Amino acid sequence: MLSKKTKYGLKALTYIAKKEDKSPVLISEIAENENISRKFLETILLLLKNTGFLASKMGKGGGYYLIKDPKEITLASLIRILEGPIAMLPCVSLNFYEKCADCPDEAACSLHKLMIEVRDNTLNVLENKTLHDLTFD
Amino acid sequence: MLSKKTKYGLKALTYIAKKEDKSPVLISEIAENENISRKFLETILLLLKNTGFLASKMGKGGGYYLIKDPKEITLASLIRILEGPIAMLPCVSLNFYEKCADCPDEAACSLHKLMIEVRDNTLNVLENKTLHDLTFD
DNA sequence: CTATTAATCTATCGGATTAGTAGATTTATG
DNA sequence: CATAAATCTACTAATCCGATAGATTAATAG
Repeated sequence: MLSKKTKYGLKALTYIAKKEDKSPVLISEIAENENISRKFLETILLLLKNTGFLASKMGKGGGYYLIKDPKEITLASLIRILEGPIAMLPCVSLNFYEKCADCPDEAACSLHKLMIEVRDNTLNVLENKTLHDLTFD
Repeated sequence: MLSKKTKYGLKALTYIAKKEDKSPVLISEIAENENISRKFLETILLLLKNTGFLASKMGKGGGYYLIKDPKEITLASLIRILEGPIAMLPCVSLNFYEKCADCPDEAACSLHKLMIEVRDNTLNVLENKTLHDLTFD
């Protein structure tokens, strides 16, 4: 299951992307409209800024704004930042690979094979959907 | 990511299913062969017993054995017991549905729609693979 | 130059979950 | 009765999650 951090992050980005004008959006505005704890949302937006999805402006007229085209931001890339691995096991993760301590032979592990299949099916959706796709309903 | 509990549970069941004879398998034997903490494995096997996948026999010659045909046990059903929801959000879970507190209108939520798609892709794999499929490599 | 606005930084915090451990008890076999 | 094996009860340490409080820095308007 996705953490609230991830869910809130995706909703906040969708909220920002939905605004056609490029003027900065207030944390408070997003928090209120999406029913997210304001302070919690602060840390999430900061993360998205530090990882290159958002930029911000301080002071009056400030806020957060996108620095990429929503069509270029895959949901897979967002989930990897917000949540971490998309795969069900570390040993089948493309971006967060880790060997299973208990597994002597990965190639012979039937669980490994299964989880690769699950991963590929999930990625097939998440790599081909973008933030732009979340902006209509 | 799946918890170790889930991973160990699936590996233990696979281990038991691989044995052609129906004689009970010792916890210790599974623990040693699959590199699982013995005490932790105890609780996992007990859970699988209480949920109708395994039966056990106490005392000498005892152990755990399957009470269903491995071909009849879908991996989805096992993961639901061991891990919980398969869906990425409670609001798209078939077996563990919960309304999102922050979401006023589920039908209008674009995240909701996306996660249904991910769920269906995952289930398509997990509902169609069985414990039997894990017994070859 | 000052007041205001808004993001940023630092520091906690309670509660839940995870992955285990310890030890006593019950049940079955020979 | 001795032994083997699952079962039950009860902890624990470490980590993470979601959230909060308060001080600080940066930008703008007047």
